[in-house]
Amino acid sequence: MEIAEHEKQIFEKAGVRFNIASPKQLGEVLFDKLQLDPKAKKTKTGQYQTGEDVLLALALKSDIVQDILNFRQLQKLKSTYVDALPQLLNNKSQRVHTCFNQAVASTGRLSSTNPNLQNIPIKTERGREVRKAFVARDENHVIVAADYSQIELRLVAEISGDPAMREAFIQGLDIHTATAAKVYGVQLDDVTSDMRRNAKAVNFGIIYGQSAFGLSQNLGIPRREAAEIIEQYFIQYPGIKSYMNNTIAFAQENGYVETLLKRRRYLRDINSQNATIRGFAERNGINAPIQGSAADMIKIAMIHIHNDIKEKGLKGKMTMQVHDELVFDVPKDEVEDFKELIEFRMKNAIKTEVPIVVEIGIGKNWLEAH
DNA sequence: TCTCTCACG
DNA sequence: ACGTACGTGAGAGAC
Repeated sequence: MEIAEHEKQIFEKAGVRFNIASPKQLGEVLFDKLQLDPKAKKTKTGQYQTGEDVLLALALKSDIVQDILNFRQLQKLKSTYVDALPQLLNNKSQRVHTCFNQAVASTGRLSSTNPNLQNIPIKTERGREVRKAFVARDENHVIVAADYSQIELRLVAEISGDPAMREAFIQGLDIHTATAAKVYGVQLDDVTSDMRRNAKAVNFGIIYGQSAFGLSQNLGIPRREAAEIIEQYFIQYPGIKSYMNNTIAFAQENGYVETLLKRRRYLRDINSQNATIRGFAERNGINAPIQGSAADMIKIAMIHIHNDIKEKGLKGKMTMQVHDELVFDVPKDEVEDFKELIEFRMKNAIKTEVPIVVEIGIGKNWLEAH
């Protein structure tokens, strides 16, 4: 088996047998025995850090690193999904039935347990094989998957009112390309893939309150370059800068922030004397209205879709929610009805000035439906 | 039971 | 001088 092959390679290259799944043992092999990094960082409990980003930085020094990363990826897929999911099949239905928790996440998102169906793999080739296992109930049904496109950035544009970002969405531009053109001061047609990649990282980082340091780490660029990108970003999108300042000021005054539908997140540390602790509260404050408004929107859509299905006497079912996506199991002859009502309800859940875009796919399994 | 790591949005 | 990107859940190891 492939995992065993990587294990064998790792033992040969390390010159010692050990438990690769133990971060403690792995750290000692990499940094004490093999001395791959004399300045290796440790966790607060004194172990060496061996996370993916740390290992990737070591990849040039030893080819053991790639084996470890492959071993980790395959082990994760096997233990968390391939071995675990069949155990959770319900006897009667022969299906997995997740539990959606409505009062866990502090932003208003749902969470999912037993099993968690909100973290089914999609990013890697091997992971996508797992997603293929989620199939329609029979040959007469299909999976319908409906995704909000760039929902959090659209809500940043909506909530902040930033003219340039709103305009980009109104014109139907690719937001990362549009951002790259602005930040680098070039025409849309002259945006390179590197420029777009950097702009995409900034767009996401902004939603989380990322610093120049964080962006430089993420992109592997000098901190000064990251700082310049962020500076240009706020010059081009001044409304986003003021959203961030205004939101923090509101939180300092009121002790909470709120979403479009007035869901509150309280921030007890927003006025802390400790800059690190205060920083966490500030980033929570910037992010919560965005993430939480997206959660409000999809929840409203879910209620309307549920009512529509009932009123129209449709047989298809809404089966899953994954933060910006809804998944349905639908009889083939109801597909057109479903597509129409899903798109309408998702687009119009909350009245916005920024256009909301929904992408709908169909397939015999969840992967195909994307 | 806690820590580390990693799967997703 | 300091730490440095938000929200989750689960498996494995260590204690």
